[in-house]
Amino acid sequence: MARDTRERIITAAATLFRRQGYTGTGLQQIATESQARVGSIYHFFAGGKDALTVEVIRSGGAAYGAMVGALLANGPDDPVEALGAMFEQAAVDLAATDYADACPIATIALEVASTNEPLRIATAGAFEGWLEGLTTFCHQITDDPTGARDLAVMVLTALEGAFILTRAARDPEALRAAGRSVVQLATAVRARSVDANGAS
Amino acid sequence: MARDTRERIITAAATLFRRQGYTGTGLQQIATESQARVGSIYHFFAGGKDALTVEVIRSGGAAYGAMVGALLANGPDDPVEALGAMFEQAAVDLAATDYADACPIATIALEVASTNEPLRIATAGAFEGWLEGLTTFCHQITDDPTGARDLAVMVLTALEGAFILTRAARDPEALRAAGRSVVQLATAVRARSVDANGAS
DNA sequence: GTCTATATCCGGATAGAC
DNA sequence: GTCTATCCGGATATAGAC
Repeated sequence: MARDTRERIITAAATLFRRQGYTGTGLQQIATESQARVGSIYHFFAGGKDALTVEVIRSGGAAYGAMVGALLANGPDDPVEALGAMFEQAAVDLAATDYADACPIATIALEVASTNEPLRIATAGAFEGWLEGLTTFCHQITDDPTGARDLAVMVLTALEGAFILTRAARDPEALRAAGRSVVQLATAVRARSVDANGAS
Repeated sequence: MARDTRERIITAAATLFRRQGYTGTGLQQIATESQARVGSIYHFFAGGKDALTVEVIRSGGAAYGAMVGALLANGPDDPVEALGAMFEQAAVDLAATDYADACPIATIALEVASTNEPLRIATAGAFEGWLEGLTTFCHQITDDPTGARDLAVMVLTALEGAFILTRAARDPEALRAAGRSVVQLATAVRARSVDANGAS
């Protein structure tokens, strides 16, 4: 049960942070939602709310990165189409969760960027991990290392930005439009790469 | 002085919300920062914190939209280059403000999207206003109405997403990379449009 | 319009019994 | 490991003197 309680606390905190943000969520609420006591949170996370939040960012970041990686790996064979499918899946998922479950750390990242250095560093680490995974994937589209990284940055920034607009408007159209543009850009990047290497 | 106090309250609230978020900022702090009393906030905003926040979103959204519009209008004559210059300017500005002053309403938008319907609607209105302005601008790049709107969505989502990554990493590289990709995409969109209308 | 005082509640954090 | 009780500060909001 010990391990379970710790996991339940992390899961509850992750869900609440995603929907209400970091400052908007109290330890009391996390305890209630995870069927634990506030004392238990301090038992497992001696550093208090910040220590718990670092763990939420770390584990949530890893889980989300793995989920996106699996989605791209199991999607269409054509990597450009796989990117488009990912945006479509995000649009479907977000609408299905009443526009609540978008990026697990974006809200926290903006809240703490200028106010809490340890948490800011944790969010930066999660984003960098995702970028590395996406960059590897984008190497299937272009051989140019800088081009692959730039494309990966564009995929992630477009996704994060579209999450904001989609949640605000409660309309997945921004996510779909961003997906269309990413596909168009990736197509252009690939054409350029093929061109540079000589057409096949 | 009456009018001044109200303005000072809105300005202070906007600055604090941008750096600490909505739930992370208290009325006491807003009062201190604006050299007013908490009672004065309730005098001017009978609806309390939410009424003040709606006004912050409304006026801040209009001001930011006007600023971006002026930046694009006074930038390079080539509209595609103007978009690239806008991202570069954003990178410079963000670094100059210690990575604090990015989008005035993005943090609020994510915090309230699932928890406060009146504020969520206010943020959606601000984003939609910006999108309309950007779409008009993008008509200089493509005649296709859907294409112009899609490009506008991409510009805004890439900008918002890059703000998140840039603030988290305290490194403007994400904004620069997003700018490069937006320029590349806009170039491809324009080529397509020219192609459809017959090359000049 | 401005300012003080205060009501009520919730925040994070801690001590110690069990 | 779990649970209760509690400290202390800060949150939003209100009442009323000036």
